[in-house]
Amino acid sequence: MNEQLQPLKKQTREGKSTRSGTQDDVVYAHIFDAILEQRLAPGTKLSEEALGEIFGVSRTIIRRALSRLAHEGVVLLRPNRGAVVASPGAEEARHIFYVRRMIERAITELACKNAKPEQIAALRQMVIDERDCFARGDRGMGIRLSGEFHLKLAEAAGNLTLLGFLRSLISQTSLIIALYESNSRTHCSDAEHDQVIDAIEAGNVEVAVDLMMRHMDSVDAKLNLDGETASDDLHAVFSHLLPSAKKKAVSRGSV
Amino acid sequence: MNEQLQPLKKQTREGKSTRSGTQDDVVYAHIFDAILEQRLAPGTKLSEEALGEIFGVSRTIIRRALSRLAHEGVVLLRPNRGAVVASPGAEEARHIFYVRRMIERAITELACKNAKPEQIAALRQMVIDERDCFARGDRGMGIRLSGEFHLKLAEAAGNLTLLGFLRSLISQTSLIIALYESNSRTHCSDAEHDQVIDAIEAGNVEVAVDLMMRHMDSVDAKLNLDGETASDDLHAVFSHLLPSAKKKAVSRGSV
DNA sequence: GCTGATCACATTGTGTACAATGCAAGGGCT
DNA sequence: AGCCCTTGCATTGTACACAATGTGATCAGC
Repeated sequence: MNEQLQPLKKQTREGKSTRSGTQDDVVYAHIFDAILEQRLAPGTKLSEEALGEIFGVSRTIIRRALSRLAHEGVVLLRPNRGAVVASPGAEEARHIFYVRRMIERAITELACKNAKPEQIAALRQMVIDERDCFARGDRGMGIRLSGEFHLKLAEAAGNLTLLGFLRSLISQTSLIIALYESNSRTHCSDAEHDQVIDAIEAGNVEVAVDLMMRHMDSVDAKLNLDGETASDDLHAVFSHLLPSAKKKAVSRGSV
Repeated sequence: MNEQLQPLKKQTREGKSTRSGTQDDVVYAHIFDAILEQRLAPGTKLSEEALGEIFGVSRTIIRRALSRLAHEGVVLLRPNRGAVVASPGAEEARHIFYVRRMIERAITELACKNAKPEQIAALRQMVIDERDCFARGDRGMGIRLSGEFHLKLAEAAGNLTLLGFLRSLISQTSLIIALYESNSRTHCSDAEHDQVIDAIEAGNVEVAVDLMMRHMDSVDAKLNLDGETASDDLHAVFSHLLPSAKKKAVSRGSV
């Protein structure tokens, strides 16, 4: 119960995506990454006090971090009842994918026009890192890097509004994958990422967009949103009482 | 200096868009509306203490409201230096319009498929209200209702993710209009709104999208983003010292 | 007379105490 | 025995007090 990390004054976080450095951002990034890496399951209760102890900061900081996460849609903030990791339903998941597909198309188009050589290089490096992660078996980190690849691409596109939207969509996508993935194959096959970069570097908009759309297809082909809405409901129902105990859920199910 | 409203316990706001009712939301909505109605100019400093006095709540509440607004892009939160109403540059404005156009297209398409009769009726009512406002000369309210029309349409489209994004885009659009409008003609001509509804009701996707795109055209045709980047800079510069006094700006101009 | 540093003020950032709300268990009633 | 109400606990919501930071003014030095 008393496992408090060192108060993490202003350390710049070990190997993670280092942000500006205020406590606020550090906590936010840690929770965010945990969700992206699927170390925090959808439905998990996020107690302010518990998190405060873990990170060695007061509830004020935690609260702000949770607020930000809630705004991005990865955390659900129920009034007077605390925060939980969001667990989007199948319907919502479809909506998110629909929008993401649209945003990614736009980003790909813009990236073809605006991406600078050094940004292309950075993207290639990310694909390599990503491949390494999956090769090492570090699935969580791989998923996160995969997401960051798309974010980097959005950066190269040069539209900050799109970037902000995509950030929100990617984190939610990660949740959806955690909830609905049917087979445990690799998620963003790095080969597809590589192909997209090739097309962008060549400035071939048509091909780049087509590849990106195929990439999106292959992502949601791994999910079983369609048809089996049952598993969806099950998940949603159980996720609410997951943190405390599962015993009652079973007994109630039999009544 | 001591002009404190009644502590507004849990009143549901007179004629405004009534939200759930927590103090938090009330403050947020008030500031939000003020920005949408252009009663708060871009660049205006938003002091936590001042706002706290005005609304009769502590800085905690104000801070949360500002945080939300910042996340939506209508408020800029400078660390240790307080919050100001955002004043997007011409480049950023173009980005926002680009994305908005894309989102509105998607919403129009979806609305054609999913809008229910009662939602169409609600939309028609909104156009009427909007027309009344402009007829009465209540420009601020008109602008806000015009925005809410688009939000209602997004609601009819039935995709919550799109709705959330559009909310952010609309409030930023309002800021852009405040900054860059060249002539003071009516903003969203209600006739255009009406035509869009007609097409949607008829389920004619092609026409509806086309009309919506024209509508977008006519909105940003009223702005002078292109070419005169000078006025942009001017606005941005002066807006920082607008709230307190304009005298210094003038005297400095003569030096 | 102008540029530079130092100091005081104002504003924001953070932590903590208290109040309000929701949830769960226990006892009384029907 | 089952149901409802009451009571106690845990958690969040709000306000306030203190600490840290940025800003502007005053004054010394060039």
